[in-house]
Order: sequence, then C-alpha cells, then structure tokens
Amino acid sequence: MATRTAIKVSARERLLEAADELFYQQGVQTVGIDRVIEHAGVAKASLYNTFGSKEGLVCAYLEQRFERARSRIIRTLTRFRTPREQILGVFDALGEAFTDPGYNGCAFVRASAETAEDSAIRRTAEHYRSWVRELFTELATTCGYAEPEELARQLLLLYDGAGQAARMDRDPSAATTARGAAAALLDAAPIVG
Amino acid sequence: MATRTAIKVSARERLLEAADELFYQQGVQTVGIDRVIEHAGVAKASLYNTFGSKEGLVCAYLEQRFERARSRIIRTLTRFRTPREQILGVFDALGEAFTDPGYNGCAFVRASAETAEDSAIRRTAEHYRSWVRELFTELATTCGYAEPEELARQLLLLYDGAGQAARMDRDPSAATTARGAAAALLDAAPIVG
DNA sequence: CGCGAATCAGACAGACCTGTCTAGTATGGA
DNA sequence: TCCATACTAGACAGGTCTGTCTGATTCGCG
Repeated sequence: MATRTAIKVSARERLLEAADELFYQQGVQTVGIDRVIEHAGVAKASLYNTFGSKEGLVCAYLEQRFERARSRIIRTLTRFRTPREQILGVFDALGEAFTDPGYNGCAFVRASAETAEDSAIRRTAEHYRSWVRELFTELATTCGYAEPEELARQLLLLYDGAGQAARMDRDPSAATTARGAAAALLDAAPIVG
Repeated sequence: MATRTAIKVSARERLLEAADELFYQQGVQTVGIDRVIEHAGVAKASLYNTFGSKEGLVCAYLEQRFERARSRIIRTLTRFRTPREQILGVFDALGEAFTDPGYNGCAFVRASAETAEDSAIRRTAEHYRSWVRELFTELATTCGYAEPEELARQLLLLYDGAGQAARMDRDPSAATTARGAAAALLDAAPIVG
C-alpha cells in the first residue's frame, strides 16, 4: 500500500469526521474552528492547508453528507421493483435516518438557515435539494402520472416537512406519517392517457 | 394621552422593529447586539434594561412574530365558513406571506436551527408549532374525520414543507402546491361513522 | 542516510461578541 | 422649580472568532 492509510488516518479524514459530528449536532455557526481541530486532534495549519477556510470545510462536510444520503436512498430503491414502491421507499429511507438517536434534522436545511444568501454553503444545499426533486420527478414520470413535476413538488413538501417534524417534535414517526400522505397523493394523482 | 406615544416611539418598539428586520433577514446568530442598537437608534443600556439579554430580545422578536402570524391566520379563517375551506384557507394565508418579497422562511424554524437544544428560543418556537398543530386538529375534528390527529400531522408536514420550499427555491407557489396536496389528503381521509 | 512532504504545537493579529458601568440629557408631572 | 423616569453615548472588560505565521517533528521513500 502506498501510504499506510489503514494505520494512520489522514488529517483530512479526521477533520471531516469531527466536522460531521460537531457541525451537524451543534450548527455550523455555533461551532468554531478551534473546537473542530481539538476534536479531530489536528493542527490548525492542517485545516487551512487542506480546506482553505472554514467555509471550505463546511462545504466538504455537506458534500460528504450528500454522498451518504444519496447512496442510502439508492440502496433503498434497489429493494423495490415498481416506481410506486420506490417513491414510497424514499420515505422508508428517511425513516431509517430518523431512528438514528443523533438525528438532528436535514443538515442542508439547517446549514442553509444559518448562512447568508449568496454563499457556497447555500449552493451545496441547493445541489442536494434539486437531486431529490429530480429523483421524485423521474420516478413519477416512470409511473405514468399526468403531471410528474407537480407531483414531485408535493412529495418534496412531505419530504422536507418530515425532516422538520422529526427534529422539532423529536418524533421519528414523522416518516410514517409522510409515507401515508405520499401514498394518498399517489392514489389521487391523475394518470396519463 | 399619558406619554405621547404617538409622537415618540419607545426604545422597546424601535428595538423590536430593528430585531425583526435584522434577525429575520440575516439570522439571530449572525446579527450582533451592536448592529441591532445601531439600526434601532437606541443606546445599548436601553436594550439590556428592557430585555435583559440578547436571548430575551430574540424571544420577544419571536413572540411578536407569533402574534402576527396567528392574527393573520385567524383573519383568513373568518373569510370561510366550512371547516374544510378553513383548513385550505391556512395555506392561502401562507401564500400571502410568501408573496412578501422579504419572505425568508419560517422564523421559528430558522431560529430553532441556529440555537442550542435547551434554550428559551427553542421553547418559543415549539409554542408556535403546537398552536398550528392544534388548529389543524380542531378543524379536522370539526370536519368529522375519523383520525383528526393523524390528518393534522400530515397537514403540518405540508405546512412546514411549503415554508421550506418557498425559502430555498425562492418559489412562492409552494403554497399553491401545498394547498393542492392538502385538498387531496382531505378527499382521501376517512370520515367517521 | 538524507530529502521532502505532511503534520503538529501554539503564538499572534485583528476583529467581533455580550454584557456592565459611568455619566450626561431630556421631559412630564407634582 | 425640582424630581423621577426614560433614555443616550460610549468606554471598558473578558471572551471568542477566523486566519496567518514560525518552527519543530514525524515518516515514507529514494
């Protein structure tokens, strides 16, 4: 092996892990650089050499979250065959995430809420958001619904709302509630032809 | 008149107005005390005499928001007669709020996202949230639905999700989308007896 | 061995934060 | 006229923040 990565974890990886824990639990504004490097056991210079700035670290943290969320959802989708089951499966994946005792809401929504209008952080959050929307749109199109975009928008409302409720009410069953509502919307939506 | 309030606006009112603009647009963590008092044209001592701390000011700002949101919703409800129309009317009131060019998401959600777990700010946000949920529950009960609590939870998901979408996608039509989804849920939900 | 890259430890600058305190000013009512 | 109340202006303390910089140390690799 080239650089014994199995034994010694790189500063980059330790920083990302610490950022994930601290930023997600306590918020990207509340947590300072010093807390992150202390938790990671890494020198401050390493952080600035690797990520350039705090904003760079926050974006890397969000991108890592995005990759994980995406692979979790895609993995769930493979368990179902029909697009209708797959749409509802997205809410199952959400429910899985909610059962994590450390669940603290959608990382992208929260980071965006803490950040100014035109930042790179906002753009990263929007990237995730449009991915979910397009996923719903594709699945709804495959189902043969007459207005897949509008249906996808409705499903996204449930998706967002479930994350909100799970956090603010500390109630993981919000995913089940959202799943039930989604099923009702799918039943009610007009099919093409 | 006792203290000529018509001519000179009190420090308290000016502070609340400045807090509303700055905290809502830019976030309660981002905006510092100095910016608030400068924008209000008020001495720092007046802030601490009136509200005790920054947290006190933030809570007062949120309570003012709560009162305004509540009266806006109640005003909208009086325009409709049946409880079903009133449920959908809540989403009309939401749409009104979204058309404000300064709309920047649900103030309670955002303040909560920026704040630690056990703060008075969180409690104020939860207060608002439970009010909305109870309103939906009462209206759903009056409609005669078999499971008004579950239906109210579903409607709250749409309510939350609409605020989220309106902010992140800068799309006021999220209220219309949510209204349409709510109508579908009302049509699909079982009636008692 | 010796080089170079990665990393560590921590001082430092400069800005901003909340909250306290002193001192001065305006004004309405007794 | 005098006093209480409400307010203004701003210095100050003590802390935290981001980001830079210096110098030492580790370690894989030729």
